[in-house]
Amino acid sequence: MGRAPCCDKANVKKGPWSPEEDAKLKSYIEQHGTGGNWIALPQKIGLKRCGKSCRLRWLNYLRPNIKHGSFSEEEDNIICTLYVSIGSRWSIIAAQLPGRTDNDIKNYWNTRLKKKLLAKQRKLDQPPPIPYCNSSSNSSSSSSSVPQLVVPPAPPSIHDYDFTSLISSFPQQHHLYPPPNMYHHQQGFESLLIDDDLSHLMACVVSNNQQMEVQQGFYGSTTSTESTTTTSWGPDMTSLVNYSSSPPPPPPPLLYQDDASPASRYFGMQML
DNA sequence: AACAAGAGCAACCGCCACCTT
DNA sequence: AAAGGTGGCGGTTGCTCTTGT
Repeated sequence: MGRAPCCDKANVKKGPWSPEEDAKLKSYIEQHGTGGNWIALPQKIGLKRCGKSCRLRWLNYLRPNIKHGSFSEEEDNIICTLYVSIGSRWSIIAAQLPGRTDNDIKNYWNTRLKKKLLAKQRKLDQPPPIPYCNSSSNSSSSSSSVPQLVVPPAPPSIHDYDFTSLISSFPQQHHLYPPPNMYHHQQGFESLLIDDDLSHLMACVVSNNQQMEVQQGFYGSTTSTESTTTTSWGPDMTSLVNYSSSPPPPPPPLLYQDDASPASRYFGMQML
C-alpha cells in the first residue's frame, strides 16, 4: 500500500512564495506558533500550500535570526571540518552555525565550498608518494619488523584532501564520528587516523569478505625511506573491526581535548 | 545586443524515524 | 504489534541571475 500524500497535491500551490504568503505565515506563527502541526497549519491560515512547504519556508527564510549573506572564513572552516568528520549531516553542521540553515549550508557546500577546496588542493605541490603496506602480504614471516612495501597499482592520493589545513582549523574540542567522507568512500576507506605531526597515516579499509583491515603508512614530509607496518587491532577492538554484513552503527559524537594523546586524534573510530 | 553556459539558491521530493492510536 | 500520521532530513530539481562569447 502506498503512502498517503501529506496534502492534496492538486490543490496546493507550488513554486516561489509571494510576499503576501510570507506575511500570512510569519504573522500567524509569530502570534500562535505552529501549533505543533504543520500539516494543518496552511488550512488554518488560508494558504494553499503544503504543510511541509510552510515548514520549510519558515525554517529556511522567515524565522527570526536567520543569517543571510556570505559565509565567513571561520564558518568555512567549521563546515569543512565537520564535513570531513561526519559527512553530509547538514542539520548537525547547521546546529554549529547559529543563524545558518541546513539548506543554506548544503547549497553553499555544493556550489562553492567544494570547488573552493578543490581549487586549494590543486595548488599543492606534487606530494611525496605514500608508502603502502599490503596487509595481505606475508610481512610477518620476515625476521625484520619492517614489512614489505607494496606499491599499489593505482595509489589513491591522500592529498586529494587537504588534511593539514583542515586539522589546523580544528576548534579546541573535536567532534568524532564514524562516517567516512567522500574521499574515504571512493577509496574504500572506512576511517583514517592522522597523528599529531601529520606524518603518520592509518587507514581502515573493508575488504571483500567484509573484514576490516588496517593499513598504516607515513604521510607528508616524512622521508619516503621510512617503513610502514601492518597493524592489527588489539583484542579489545575486535568488535569494531570484525563485522559480518554491515558496518557498526554510528556511536554518538565524542569529544576530545587538544591535549589528548596522539593516538586519540583520529577520525571515524571510537576509542575504547 | 543576443545567446549560451554556468552559478546560486529556493523549493520540492521521497525516504525514514518517531509518535500516536 | 501494526498501521497511519507527521516531522525532519538529504538529495535533487528547476528557476533566475550573472558572466562570457
